[in-house]
Amino acid sequence: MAKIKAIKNGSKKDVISLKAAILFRKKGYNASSMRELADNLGVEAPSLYNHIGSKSEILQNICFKVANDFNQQLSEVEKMAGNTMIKLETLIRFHIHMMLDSFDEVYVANHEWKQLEEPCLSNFLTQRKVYESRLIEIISMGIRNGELKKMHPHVAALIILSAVRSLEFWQRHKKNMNISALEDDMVTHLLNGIIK
Amino acid sequence: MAKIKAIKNGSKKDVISLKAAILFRKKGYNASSMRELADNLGVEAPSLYNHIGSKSEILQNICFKVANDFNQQLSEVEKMAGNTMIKLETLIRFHIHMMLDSFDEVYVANHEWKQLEEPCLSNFLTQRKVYESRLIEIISMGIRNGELKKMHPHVAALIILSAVRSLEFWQRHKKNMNISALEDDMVTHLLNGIIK
DNA sequence: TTAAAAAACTAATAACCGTTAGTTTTGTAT
DNA sequence: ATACAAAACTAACGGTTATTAGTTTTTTAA
Repeated sequence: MAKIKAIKNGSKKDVISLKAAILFRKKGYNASSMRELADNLGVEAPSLYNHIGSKSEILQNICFKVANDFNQQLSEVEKMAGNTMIKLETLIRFHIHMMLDSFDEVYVANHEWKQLEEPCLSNFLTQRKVYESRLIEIISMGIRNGELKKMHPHVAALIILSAVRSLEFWQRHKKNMNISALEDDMVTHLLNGIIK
Repeated sequence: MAKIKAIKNGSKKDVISLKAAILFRKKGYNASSMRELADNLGVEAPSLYNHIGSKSEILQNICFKVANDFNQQLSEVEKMAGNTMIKLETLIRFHIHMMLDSFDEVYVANHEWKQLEEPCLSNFLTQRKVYESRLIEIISMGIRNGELKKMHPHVAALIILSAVRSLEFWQRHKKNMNISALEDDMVTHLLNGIIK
C-alpha cells in the first residue's frame, strides 16, 4: 500500500534508479533481486514494472547516465581556453566530484557494466574507449606543445584514471579526511608527475 | 565421458580453479553457472562435485590463494635489508608480475570478493586491511628516515595500489607494449613521486 | 461526485540455479 | 582377470529469479 516517494525534480523511475544504484553497489547487480530492491522502496516487486521496463534497463540507465555526464564534461574541457594543465586539472576535479557526489552510480558503472546486455555492452565499451582516446589526445597535445614531459600519453592517461578511481577506497575514510584537501593533494600529485 | 585433465604438479581441483578464474573474470561470479564451468571442462556439472565442495569454495580458493601470495611476499620485503625505495620497488614489481602472470585470479580476487560468504568475507576484508596497514608502515618508516618526502603515507599507499591495479586495463594492449619497459616506467613514475 | 488513469496488490509461471542421489563407466593395483 | 576406488553419468529436487496477468486500490481531473 505504500507508495514510492518521488524526489524533488525527479520521476519515480529516478528514485528506483537511485535505490538500485545503492543496492547494486553493495551486493553486485546479479546478487541483487528485484524483490530486495522493491523491499527497499517499501513496495512489492511486480509494482516496479509500472515504472520500469526490466531489471537490466535499470542498469543501463545507471551506466549510460554516468557515461553521459563524463562525456559532456570532457566536451566542455575540449572547448576550454587555457593550457593543458588547466584542462587536466578541471577534468581530474570533475572525476573526483563525480566519485564523491554520485558514488554509487559511478561505482556501479565501473564494476557492473559487464552485466549489460548486447547491444548496450558494446555501446558502453565503445564509449569508454572513445573517452580514453580523447583524454589521450589532450595529453598528446600538451606533450607536442612542450607543456608536458615527453612520455607515453597512454601511460599518463591510465595513471590519472586509476588514481581518481582509487577514491572508491576513500569512501570509508570519509569522516577522517578533509575532502577538499584530499582533492588538492591528488591534483597536485598527479599533475606534478607529468608537468614539465 | 571426457575426463578433467590434471595439469603438471596440480590436482584436478586446481584445474577447476583455474578454469573458474577465467570464467569468473569474464562473466562475474554470479553470472557464471556450474553448468557453464563444467562445459568449459568438457564434463557435466554434477561431476565437478567429485572434486570440489561447492561453488563458493572455488571462489574462496581463488581469493585466499591470491591473498596468501601477496602476504607472503610482503613478509619477505619486511625482512629485507636495504632502504625503503628498494623495498617499495620490490613490492611494486611483485604486484605487476602477479597482475600479468595470474591475471584472472588477481582480477577475480579484486572484483568478486563481495560474493564470499561469511565468515570468509570478514576474513578476507581483514587481511586486506592488514596488508594496507603494513604497506603504510613501510612508507611511514621511510618518511621518518627522511628517505621519502613528507606526505600522508595513506595517500601514497593508495596511489601505488591503484596504479598497479590499473594494469588490469593493460591486458588488452599486451601485444602492443613491451612489458618490462612498462614495468620500469611504472616503477620509476611511482617512486619518483614520493622519493625525496 | 464520478470517471479515468496511475500504481499498488496477489497469484502464478517458466526458466535457471546449485546441489544430491543413485548408477554406470573408467582407471588402477593386485 | 578381478576387485576396488575414482570419476563420470542421468535424473531430479527444492529454491530463487525476473516477469506476466489479472485485480484492486489510490490518485487525479472534470
